[in-house]
Amino acid sequence: MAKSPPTSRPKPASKRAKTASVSSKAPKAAAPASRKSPMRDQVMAFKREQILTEASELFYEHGYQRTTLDMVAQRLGVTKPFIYYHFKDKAAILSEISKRGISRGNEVLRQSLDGKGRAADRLYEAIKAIVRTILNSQRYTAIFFREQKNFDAEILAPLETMHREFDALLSRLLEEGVAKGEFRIADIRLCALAIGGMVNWAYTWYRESGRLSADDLCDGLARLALQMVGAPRA
Amino acid sequence: MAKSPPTSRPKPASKRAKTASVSSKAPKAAAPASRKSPMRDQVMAFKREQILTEASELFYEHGYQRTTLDMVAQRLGVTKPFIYYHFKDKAAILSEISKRGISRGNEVLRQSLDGKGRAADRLYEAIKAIVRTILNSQRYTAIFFREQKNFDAEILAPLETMHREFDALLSRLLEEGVAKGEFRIADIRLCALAIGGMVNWAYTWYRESGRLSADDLCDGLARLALQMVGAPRA
DNA sequence: TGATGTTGGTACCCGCAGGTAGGATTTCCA
DNA sequence: TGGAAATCCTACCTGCGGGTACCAACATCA
Repeated sequence: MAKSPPTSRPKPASKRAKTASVSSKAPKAAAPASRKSPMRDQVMAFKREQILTEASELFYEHGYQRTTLDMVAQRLGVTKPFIYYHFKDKAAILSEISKRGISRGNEVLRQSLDGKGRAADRLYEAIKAIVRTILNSQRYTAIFFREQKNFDAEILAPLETMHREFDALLSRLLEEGVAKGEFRIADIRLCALAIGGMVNWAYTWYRESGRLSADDLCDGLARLALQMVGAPRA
Repeated sequence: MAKSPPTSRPKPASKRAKTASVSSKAPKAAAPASRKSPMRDQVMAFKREQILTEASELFYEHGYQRTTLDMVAQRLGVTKPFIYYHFKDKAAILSEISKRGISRGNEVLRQSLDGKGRAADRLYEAIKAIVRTILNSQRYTAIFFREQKNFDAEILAPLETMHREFDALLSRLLEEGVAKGEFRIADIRLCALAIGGMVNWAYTWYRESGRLSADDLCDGLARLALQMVGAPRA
């Protein structure tokens, strides 16, 4: 894998009889579940991971539609059927990538909800953590938001649910802060959207080589969020 | 135009001799400048406008790549060459649409900079106006941000410049407020990005039929911006 | 009342990228 | 150690959609 010298496979050089025939559906494509050695699975998983990594880089760089699977294959030093062996089709790759773009933030947020202590502190920590994951998985986040219109219905639905959940969770945390008298918010739902925007937007402008360190950004945005809810941090 | 009954054009039904030949470059495509009647120009402009409107609707709905020019043509009740008569190619349409998505906000912001009075008031008015334009031209805004990766270099550059300008202008206004002692901001550039995110993000969630009216949204977001800069509005 | 320029429809071309057939190797187990 | 199953490459196929050649109709002015 990956840039290995020309994998010495004796080329058949057959000229193909162009007859078509109904053939069995191969190894079901997309994770044959397997029952065999655990090693097998790990290798499989690893390869899938490699594909996703390269694909996300290319999708991020050139956009989904402009990225061809041949490009992905070339980066990996393999060919298209390799990819099709591991994924049903191009959309499945996009789906997988996008799922990662959104799911992590929710986890972080859920933990903050469960936590104890002042709502302000939890909000601060939550935002910091969320920004952190956005910066870390910037490519996945960007793809998730940019390529919305390239999802087909069945994969779009769950992703949208997760996204809505994010706003809902954030709203709940804000609500708690208001109830406890820590926050002063005119419209909670709107405030949640505003915070979400401020935070998510980072995927558009963050650069590793930027003026501020990731730590500073996390802290800075978290403080701004606190200002927005009327609970500025010392 | 537009859903007219089958435009009765006698069909030639010729079977075409498939010979190719070098022909002159037609009416230069994309606004033949014209010198004739002023009426002519207005009609031309109107048609271009119609194309842009339908295209933006479809781009917004299905994404740029998934929208075919045949779809646009069909919506207008015309055919593809009609479009190609008015635009050089598909990218030119996207370019035009995107330009509108970003340029208006800058104008508004520039006016606020020039204005007199407290920085806080001007920021409030500026944000309100910007949100207003974002809501009004939601489709254009969405396309501008989503389709970044579908611009080719020469059109991307000016658009990026305009976008950067937005942040710069906003920063300047914030800076002024800090200088006057009205705002308390830890990091001006970051704060500008945060406000920009909060505001621009509206293109992702705004719905005309939503809970809040456009007016309320403009006011609400503007107030949140003031909270962020430490100058809450009574 | 033609000649000349505009306008856009018909019918087509063609390249690219998603996807597949089928077989050549290798791997895994009995 | 033989044979089934897994893996992935070579060589295709195919359709869709951007773009074009050509011409019919209309407008305009002389």
